[in-house]
Amino acid sequence: MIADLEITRLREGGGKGFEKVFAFLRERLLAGSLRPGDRLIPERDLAAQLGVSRPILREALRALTVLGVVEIRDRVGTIVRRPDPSVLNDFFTFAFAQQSDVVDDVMQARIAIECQAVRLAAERATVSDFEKLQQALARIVETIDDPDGGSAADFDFHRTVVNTGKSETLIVLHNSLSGILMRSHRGRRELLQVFDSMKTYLIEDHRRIFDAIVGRDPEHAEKVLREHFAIGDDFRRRAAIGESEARSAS
Amino acid sequence: MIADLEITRLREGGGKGFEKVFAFLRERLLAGSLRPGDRLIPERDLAAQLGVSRPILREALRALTVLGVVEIRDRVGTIVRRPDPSVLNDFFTFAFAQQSDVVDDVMQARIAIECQAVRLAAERATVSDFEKLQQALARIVETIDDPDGGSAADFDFHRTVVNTGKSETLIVLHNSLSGILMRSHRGRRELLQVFDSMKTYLIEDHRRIFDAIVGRDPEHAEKVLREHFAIGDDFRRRAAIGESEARSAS
DNA sequence: GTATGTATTCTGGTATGACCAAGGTAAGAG
DNA sequence: CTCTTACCTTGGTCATACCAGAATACATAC
Repeated sequence: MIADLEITRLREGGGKGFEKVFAFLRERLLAGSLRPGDRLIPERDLAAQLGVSRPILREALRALTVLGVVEIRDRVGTIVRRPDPSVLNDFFTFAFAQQSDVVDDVMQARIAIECQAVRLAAERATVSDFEKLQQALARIVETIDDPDGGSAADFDFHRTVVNTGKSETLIVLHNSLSGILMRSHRGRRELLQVFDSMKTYLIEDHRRIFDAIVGRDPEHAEKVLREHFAIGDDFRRRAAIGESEARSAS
Repeated sequence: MIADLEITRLREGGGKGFEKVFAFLRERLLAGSLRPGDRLIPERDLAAQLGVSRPILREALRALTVLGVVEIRDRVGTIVRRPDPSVLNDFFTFAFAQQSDVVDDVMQARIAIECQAVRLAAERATVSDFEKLQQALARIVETIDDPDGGSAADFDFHRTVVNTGKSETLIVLHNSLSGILMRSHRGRRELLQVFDSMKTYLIEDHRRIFDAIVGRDPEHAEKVLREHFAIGDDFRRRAAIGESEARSAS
């Protein structure tokens, strides 16, 4: 599986050092002459063929690594991978790290993704999916009094719904966005204690989403999910108000 | 503006070499102790403080560069940048270079983004936005007989709609996804000639979307947009059938 | 002939030290 | 005080060397 890169004169005009190497590999990757599963020739040889030193080559390989295009396996070699969506996670994390006020904005994207996914889920779900969803639903009920586990179960249910939609792109995006939301707003569920009515809302809403999917009703599924988000937002709003009132009263 | 990284003992447990450095910088970036505009200390010093060699440090720096987090300026220094969404474009390009059959799947994500954005657009649009939308709509009408310009105008209208939603996240995602769709499926509009009825469909649909936004009706806006996508999909399907029939007849 | 254990080779991971070119800056000339 | 210039800084790159573990070949034992 050694991919011998048939270096064809490697035009000198293409930038210096790193840029040259990176552009070369990038082109090979995009053109398809390097395919997932291929193993590159050893760093030393490749560096020699490309006319650069090993550190420079490694910079380029490392750059491709963070893009998820290749994988450098210690004492094995560099192999081409199918781009791993998890790098999106990295990027989004960086991109939205600075401004924490964008959480609400990211939430808009999550709503977008889930609402589309739930439609697809209602159309594409298999019996196996139904079971998974039911299990996820059961976990929500079980952990309703456990803030930590409850949050996980909630997240898991939504993730299962998106998976049921069977759209790779939606799944990838949802994972990335969820990561951001969990990191920057972890414990948003902790205000569960405040409103006891929230418990029934949580259970009932998710059950209605499940029912809509089982009922093969995309339209209704999205409607319920959207309401679910809206109500959750409302709860958070009221909690925030209550919190600030509590603070000002103390 | 020099960011002196007050290395605090840098716990040794965090992986070896590159991983350690990358994790360290990542943490600083995410925590906010390194902010956009800051300039890192020179590579030599930083490498020394981190206890790694310069090549290794440069690997980490280069990795952050491809993520758009920092910028290495020749003979000036390494400065922290606000992550550039264009990195997403790069990634998606890699990710979907191999399998071109994922276009339909990416389309699902685009629909998701736009349907959410059009809701927000209906709520948040300003008079200025109305004008921009109207101009975009006018361009669609003007270029209805021009395949090239028409495609651009179509895309531009949708982009304007998403912008009107004023969600940074949705805008970024939409841009990236649009890039993929344009690259891998450019000229999907070329089948315009086939169905003359498509012209009226194009104009009328976009006008209805515009009206719904102006009418501040998120629900209806999404409904119309969704139908717009569905009909477009149907057109493409029929065109594909007609094309294959034409081929088999020849 | 097969299986097992060992030695050699290959490969990535890292460190050192050095050289170059050009941006920045401060000392020196006017 | 202004302007020029030499120096120092800083990224960009290279060459070499050593390490540790995976991969492989080989020799030995059964």
